Amino acid sequence: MSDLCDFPQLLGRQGVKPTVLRLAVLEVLGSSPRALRAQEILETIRAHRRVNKVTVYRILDDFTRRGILRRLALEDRASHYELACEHHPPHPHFQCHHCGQVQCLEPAPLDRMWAELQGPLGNRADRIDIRVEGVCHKCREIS
Amino acid sequence: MSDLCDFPQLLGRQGVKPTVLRLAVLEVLGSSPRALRAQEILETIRAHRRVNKVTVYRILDDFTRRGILRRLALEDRASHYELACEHHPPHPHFQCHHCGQVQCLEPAPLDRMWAELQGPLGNRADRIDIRVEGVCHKCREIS
DNA sequence: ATGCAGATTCAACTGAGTTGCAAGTATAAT
DNA sequence: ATTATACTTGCAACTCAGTTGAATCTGCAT
Ligand SMILES: [Mn+2]
Ligand SMILES: [Mn+2]
Ligand SMILES: [Zn+2]
Ligand SMILES: [Zn+2]
Repeated sequence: MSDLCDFPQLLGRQGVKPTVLRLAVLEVLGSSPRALRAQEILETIRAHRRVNKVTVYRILDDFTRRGILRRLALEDRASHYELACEHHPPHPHFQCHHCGQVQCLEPAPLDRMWAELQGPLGNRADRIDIRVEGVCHKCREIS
Repeated sequence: MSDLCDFPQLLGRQGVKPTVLRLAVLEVLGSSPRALRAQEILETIRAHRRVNKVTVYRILDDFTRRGILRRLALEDRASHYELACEHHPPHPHFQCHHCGQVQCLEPAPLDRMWAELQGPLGNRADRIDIRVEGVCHKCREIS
């Protein structure tokens, strides 16, 4: 969703070389309004250049471990990825179980919910993922 | 988590024959304190009888579509399953990213959160999934 | 030019789940 | 009891989304 970030600089701060493919992954995600599957990222890059899928998987994995990307576990078997920079704070997602579309929801309520969940345990919470499942407005019109 | 349900009756209400394997799946899940992977269910049943994995996957799939079970999409690639009967209302889950353990959290805050998420859309929400990721108390002690 | 580390590729593999069809089993007619 | 029918289970082969290890390539420093 909108590339406001300076990707070469972002990689520089992480001590990672801004290679063509690493930048390509970030640019594809930066210009997408929604989270993407590895497969979609691969195909988008391949419209312009030659890439091996292993390279893309390794970049996605590395970036996720570094916190540059977030990996979303949705109902599909394939993970979805999105930028995790300051312009895209963590937020809930909506997935239509009719067309499969994934939408990003507003980040607002997350902090409040975090507090409500701390529960009875000695566990340490690092991250909270909220996924709403239902039927999107487009699919509602059709049926 | 505790088998308070009459499984044969439960299946009867759904118009499904209470076969040995279908009951076995429900009993394994009914006596587990946590959500289980298909693989774990399969192995537990195999301690007592002969089963093909396809049968277990088909039963899990059928039960999930009927609303007898809930399928949880966690960080792992494998789905987890839990009973969805009246004794186990929907609730958030905690997953330790050190040992992978999945814990069920208290169901209380769900309704409140549901309201807060309705957002700017014409979407219809059918279900909300909350997953907290962190380090469980056991893994915290160790490290 | 040469050497080296990191980046990319290739082929082969894994693990979770799916598919189509054959075989088994229960129930219902005859 | 015998057959017909539907439903359930099993088997083999397949798909899909990654993962692994080793080989090559590339940019950069000496
Ligand atoms: Mn998002
Ligand atoms: Mn649970
Ligand atoms: Zn839709
Ligand atoms: Zn743990």
